[in-house]
Amino acid sequence: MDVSHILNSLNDAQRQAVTADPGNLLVLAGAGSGKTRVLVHRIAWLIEMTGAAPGNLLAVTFTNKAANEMRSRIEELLERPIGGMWVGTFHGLAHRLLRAHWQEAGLPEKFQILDADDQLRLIKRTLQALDLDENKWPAKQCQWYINQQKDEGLRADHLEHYGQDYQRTMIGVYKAYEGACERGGLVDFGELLLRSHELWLKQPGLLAYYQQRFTEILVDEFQDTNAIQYAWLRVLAGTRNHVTAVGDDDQSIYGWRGARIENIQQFTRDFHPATLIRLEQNYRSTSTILKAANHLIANNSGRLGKELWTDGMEGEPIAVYAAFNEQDEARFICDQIQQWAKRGRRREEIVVLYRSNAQSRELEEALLRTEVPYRIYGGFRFYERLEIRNAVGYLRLIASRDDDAAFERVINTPVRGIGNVTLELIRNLARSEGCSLWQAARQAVTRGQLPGRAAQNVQDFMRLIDLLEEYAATHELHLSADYVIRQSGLIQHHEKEGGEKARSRLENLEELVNAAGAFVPDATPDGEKPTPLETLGAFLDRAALDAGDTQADDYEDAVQLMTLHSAKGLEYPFVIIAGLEEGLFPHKMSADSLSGLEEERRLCYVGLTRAREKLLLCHAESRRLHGEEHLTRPSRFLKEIPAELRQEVRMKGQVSRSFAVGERGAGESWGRRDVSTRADLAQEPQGLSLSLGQRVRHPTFGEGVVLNSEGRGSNARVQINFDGVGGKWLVMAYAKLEAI
DNA sequence: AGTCCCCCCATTTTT
DNA sequence: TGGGGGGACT
Repeated sequence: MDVSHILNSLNDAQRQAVTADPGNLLVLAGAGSGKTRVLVHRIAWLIEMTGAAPGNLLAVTFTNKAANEMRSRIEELLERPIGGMWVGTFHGLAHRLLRAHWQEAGLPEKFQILDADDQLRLIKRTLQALDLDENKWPAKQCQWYINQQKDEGLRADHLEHYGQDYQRTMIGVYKAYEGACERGGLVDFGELLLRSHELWLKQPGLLAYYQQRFTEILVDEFQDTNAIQYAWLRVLAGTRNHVTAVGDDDQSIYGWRGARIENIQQFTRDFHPATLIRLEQNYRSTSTILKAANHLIANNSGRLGKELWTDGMEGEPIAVYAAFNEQDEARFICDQIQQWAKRGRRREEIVVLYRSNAQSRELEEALLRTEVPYRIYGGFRFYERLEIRNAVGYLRLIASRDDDAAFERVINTPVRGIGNVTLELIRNLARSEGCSLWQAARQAVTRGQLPGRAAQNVQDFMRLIDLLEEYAATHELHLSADYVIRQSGLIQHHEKEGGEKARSRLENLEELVNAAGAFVPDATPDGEKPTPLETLGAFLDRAALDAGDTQADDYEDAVQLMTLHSAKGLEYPFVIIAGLEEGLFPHKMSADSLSGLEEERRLCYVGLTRAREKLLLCHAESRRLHGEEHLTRPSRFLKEIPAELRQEVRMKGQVSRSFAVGERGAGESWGRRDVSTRADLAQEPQGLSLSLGQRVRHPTFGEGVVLNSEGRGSNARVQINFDGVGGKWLVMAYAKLEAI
């Protein structure tokens, strides 16, 4: 067979990895070395050359995005669909198993997935039921504890408290929470993995079936696997199946959420015998950037070892800017962005990375002031938004009346006169009867345990849900979604709220209808077309397992802002890293352990290796944190980059009328930033005084009316509702406003 | 039921 | 410094 299309375009190391004989294989893939490509081509090779059927292959990733991308790239390469192959996230695959074998797994047929928010609410209720003081035992902490145990594969029964109060309580909460999940048929994220692992251990026949089926298992981002995922893989692989693990120990940045770097470090021992192949040729960055990254990461211990190289260009030195404070840093970054754009490059090519989300505000304000378009990644994802969660709550209640989390969420949203007193009565009834809130509510109504008014309201609510279900059972999903957001009153609720926020909420609700319209459920095993209610169930599962990428819209050429963590896997021509200071990056919370520090260093390595052409590293000499000024020292990571690769920079066009200040060595050629430039920032705005309701003109946004204002002096901001553009907050000092 | 105020907290995030 | 949550008040 002609496989040149699979092998052409690969370098030697990549080809070796792709064509390695079936067996355990560890591909240590450096940043920008063509990792996904190797994985995709390896799969194509296995199918075309070793006689493996797509159905014998299982590919696992961590995010839905990666899974989708992998599937489509394989199909593109093979030029045919690979329906029989399982490609998905750990959680997605585990979920698939549990849906298929719910009985063997000891679950109700219609078990529901509990997302993080639902989980927290359930834990809160559990704490109340146990009569524990939430101040002493914060729900968040309990959630953290429970998830951590599940990630380690441990159930409450496996845990010992050794007489320790903390342990004893946590185990108690864990146990009670397990009970609540059991009663409600609820499965949280950790439970998906844990239970499907247990399923295999308890059902040897089932395990044998899957072991026979999946002879080739491929895992992406192996350095991110946690204990239960690793155990799951080992059980499935057994002694005969082959595991191809792709990853990079130097990019392991999720230790804090249970990922075990040891898993990749010990792969060749645990999956013995195994071949190890390193991909070290980098196709992304300049050699200067790679040298810097190599030097930095060399400070870590216990690495599998790897050195990136390129036959590309040397590129520019790495720019380092010592800012006066965080405002100066932000301003300098804006300036650099504008200069990049002035040279005819796109702002989209730039990313600004920071260690913690809080840093984004200062940057945002500066970008707003200088009118540089930007987009912030992270923050709320689609299915986490309040209005979406409410709408989904109705859908969930339609699908399953016993879904208490959904019941609690929507019974009085929008308000329908069912207050806390009524709800508490229903909760108590549910607790004492051991039934769901829905059932308790029905009982309360029929037995007349509620005052007339409340009884009527509850009854109306229940009738509404029944009505919605009737509709949903006979209509396509997107029609039902539309029906639900209208009949439930959610649309009206936000409409009368008014304002910019409400408008975006309404848009999101419309977007949910679109998402429902675009949703295509997996084919049922028997190949029949799913009923509308089955489709709804599948849609809800996806809503829980997939955050839903909200990106997409907004085509403006904008700079990207995100944390270093969320930058993993991405690349940009120009990367700016802000806040390289001791205590911030490396973060002080990670500074007291070697493993923590090394993970911070890997995070920095990830940041550096995102850059293709140009890298700018910033630190401020003083930074305001929690309202207090702190003098800071440059991050050790800066010093770990060889001096000959770095170049200190300052504001363009600025004469170095430097004033000498301690610390800085006299031999250094760059001067301190000019005082007068700094003073410019504080300049008072020109005296345009606006009154509320006044009409104004803006060079970009056109005409609008002043709605609101806040602050004074150089900080004064006004909110203006621009005709056709909508509400915007502008800084008076910078927005070139004109009264009409 | 909604609003206000005070207190507490403050890394990183996917499923 | 600022945001969120909880409690108290209207």
